[in-house]
Amino acid sequence: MLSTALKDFAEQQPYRTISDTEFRDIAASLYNDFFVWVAESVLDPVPRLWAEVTGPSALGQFDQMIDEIEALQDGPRTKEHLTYIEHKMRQAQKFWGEIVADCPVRKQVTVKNRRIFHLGRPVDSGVLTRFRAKLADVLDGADIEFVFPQNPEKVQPSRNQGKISSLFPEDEESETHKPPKSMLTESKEETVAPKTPWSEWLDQGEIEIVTDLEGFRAVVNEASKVGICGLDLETTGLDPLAAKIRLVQIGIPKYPGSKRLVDEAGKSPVPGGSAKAYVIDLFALSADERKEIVEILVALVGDPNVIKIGHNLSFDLGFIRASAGRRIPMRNLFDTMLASQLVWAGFFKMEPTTSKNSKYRFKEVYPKHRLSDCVDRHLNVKLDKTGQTSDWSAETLSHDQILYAAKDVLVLPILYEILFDLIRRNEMEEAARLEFDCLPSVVEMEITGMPLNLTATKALLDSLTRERDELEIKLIGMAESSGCEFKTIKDVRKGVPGRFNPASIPNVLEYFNHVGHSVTDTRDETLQDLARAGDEFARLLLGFREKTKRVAFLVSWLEKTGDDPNGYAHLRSSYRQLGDKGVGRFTSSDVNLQQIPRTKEYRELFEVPEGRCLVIADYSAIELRIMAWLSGDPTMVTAFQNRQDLHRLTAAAVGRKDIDQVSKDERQASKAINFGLIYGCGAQRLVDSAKYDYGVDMSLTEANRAKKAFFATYPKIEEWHQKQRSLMDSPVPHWFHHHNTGYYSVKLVSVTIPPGRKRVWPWFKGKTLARFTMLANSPDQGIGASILKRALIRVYDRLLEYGWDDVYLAANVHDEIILEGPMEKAETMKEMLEKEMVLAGAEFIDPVPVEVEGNIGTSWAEK
DNA sequence: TGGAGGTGCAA
DNA sequence: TATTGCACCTCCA
Repeated sequence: MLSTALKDFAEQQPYRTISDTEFRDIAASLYNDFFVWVAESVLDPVPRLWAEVTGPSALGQFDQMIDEIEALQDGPRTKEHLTYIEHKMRQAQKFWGEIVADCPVRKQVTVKNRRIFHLGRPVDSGVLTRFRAKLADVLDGADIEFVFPQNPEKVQPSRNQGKISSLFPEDEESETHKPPKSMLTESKEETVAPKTPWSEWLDQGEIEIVTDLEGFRAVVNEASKVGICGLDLETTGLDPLAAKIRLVQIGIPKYPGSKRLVDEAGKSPVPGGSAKAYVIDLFALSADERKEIVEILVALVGDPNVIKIGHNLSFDLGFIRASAGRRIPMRNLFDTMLASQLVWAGFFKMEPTTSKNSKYRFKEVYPKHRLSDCVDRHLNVKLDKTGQTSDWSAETLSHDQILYAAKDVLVLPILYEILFDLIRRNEMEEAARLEFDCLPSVVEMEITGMPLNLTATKALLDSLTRERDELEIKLIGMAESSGCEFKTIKDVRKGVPGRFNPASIPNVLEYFNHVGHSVTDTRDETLQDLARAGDEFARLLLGFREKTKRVAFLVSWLEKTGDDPNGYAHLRSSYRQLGDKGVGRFTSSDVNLQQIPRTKEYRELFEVPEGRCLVIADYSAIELRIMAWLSGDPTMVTAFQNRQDLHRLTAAAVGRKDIDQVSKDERQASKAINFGLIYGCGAQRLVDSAKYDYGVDMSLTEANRAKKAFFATYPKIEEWHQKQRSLMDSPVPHWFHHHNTGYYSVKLVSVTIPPGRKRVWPWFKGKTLARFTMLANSPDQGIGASILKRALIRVYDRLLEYGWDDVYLAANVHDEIILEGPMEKAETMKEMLEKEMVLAGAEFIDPVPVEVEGNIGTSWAEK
């Protein structure tokens, strides 16, 4: 099991001394294999629980062995030490083998809500009772049942003795279904997906091609009668403003008497249930008919009595809205992608990397949420992905294309049931509602984008490029005339071979070391220190870095918008409502509107043409207000209610002086303290942040004192921190689903973020991967996200209600919402935006007041 | 060509 | 033990 690297090495040259590199290579390989083994086998909780009952000391001994092995990495760089490490690893594996062998559980079966454990030998009843209690603790909500062997003597140890079905069944599945390597390389196609209950169910699903308007109306009528349908589009491209809708697919479930398609355990189809897919090809219709189809879809999307299930609905809704050419109501949506992201709640696995650096040996791997991933995970059905990328603008579509399109929509009602069950079991209904209701705003922001002055952007790009080039020449000159011989210059840049490259970190480090600065990194703060000490190269390099970065920004913006004769365009972005970590903040990408440099130079490029305006509103100190609400600290709550400046208040408390006596520096330092507390940071980090983010020098002693004073002033915050810290010791059940096991719950460290979003952390090497800082920060950031989402929903509703078709939701940046509209409406827009944002905040953190600052301007710089 | 590593932008 | 996330650049297999 362990790597053969060491053996090979020993046989080759037993007496050769080992270089550091060789040592690291061999050790890395050993450790990699070892920790993969740890991750795979030690994670299984059942033998652990058994050991806890029958011999906790053995378990402690084992954990200690693992710790020791980890520590051995820092030992001497000798062959003997490597041999010793490997010996220790074998010992630990053997030891674990004994623990596993001692555990009587031979098989685990899940039937509905029952977990049946097949035992390989008789077990003392007292021990069994305690074991049951342990299991019950972990497998919350399951009935635990033990099955004893008929003839204990004859019971053969199972082939996988000791390898009990994992709590995370998808791991096993992916192992068993992984084809041998040769299959992957030799036969690229023709790997026939295995027949499974759900794939057969799908194959029996009916598909009807609809060819006229009346037929399509009938389909939508049927959907309204049933009250639920799957909705999917195939389009000729990804951009709703440039591409066209080709196919519309609607999937309608046919329920058996039980009103369910999936059985209660979540494992198999209920007999008698089925679904029918209707497909209509818009290219086979006249322009007028297509318009009519779009209007029928608009009515369907806006019908509050019909649930529309879709995967990544913002895509389909974007096309429907763009085709309709106006803002439309969208009600009763269920997005299976968002649902999947919600129920996985930030869960991840640790997987080994190829990295030799011990710090990066494992990386976090998050579940994917494409339709094919979800269907594979929950239904054991392999969806062909070629359908998605096939040519949807061809004159006639192939039979297969239609079939794939239909399957996508047949699968939706099943996924809906399973994911909805998970949402219910995890009590996340409100959170799901919030996400689904937010879809219309997301669609609008993606279609609208931020106005950009192209002429000004090009001008700035020109001057920045010039400045960057000048700096680059100066830096190359300085480096090459320094007499330093660069060993790290390898590649060719801009067609000039072998020049010093100021963007290359190794090059820069070589230069600095040559001129006598012993630096090991080239981070901003390091360069600033050098620059302050009078190093011209460092000063210029800082400028070069900044210009390079910003040139890249501007280039990407101009590429994205293309040219426009008016000199203005809209820079559009993609939004994700939910990130991997389960906190709930929006992310923006392609281009990222949430990372525009906060300087006038760049923000004023986002300018509106004559007659239009931007209304920009942001929440003031929202995360601190949320912290006040979370902790209920009376001093802080009162301060906000009295509209006091919290940074000054903190500064006064820390400096033991009157609030009027607080100096500017002290207020800056307090900002570092107040923000630091939101993240639960330590004193050293406080010192660094005060220096680099707020330009204030603070000693470590001062930082410690400040922390103490802070918690003395706001005692409830310290209490709340303790409460969050204690979550580490009280894991709670979280429900998952997999086609193998159906629904199953795992006890995990978890936080709940109003209105019910969850974030959970997996176990690794017997410990939770949750950290105090994350437990302290997630609810704060998460509530901020919830407030913003509620605000977006409210604003969209008002825009619809008022019929303001010339006002658009343009963007959001975590605590900021931007509207674009006609200048005449500026004041009303601002009033509406501020009001809705305040009301959204109050929904979550009343009685802590929420303040919103709105600004009217012609560019983003005016705020 | 893609992952890893480093860096920096925003909230 | 300061959080979240995206993007660009270089280096290397």
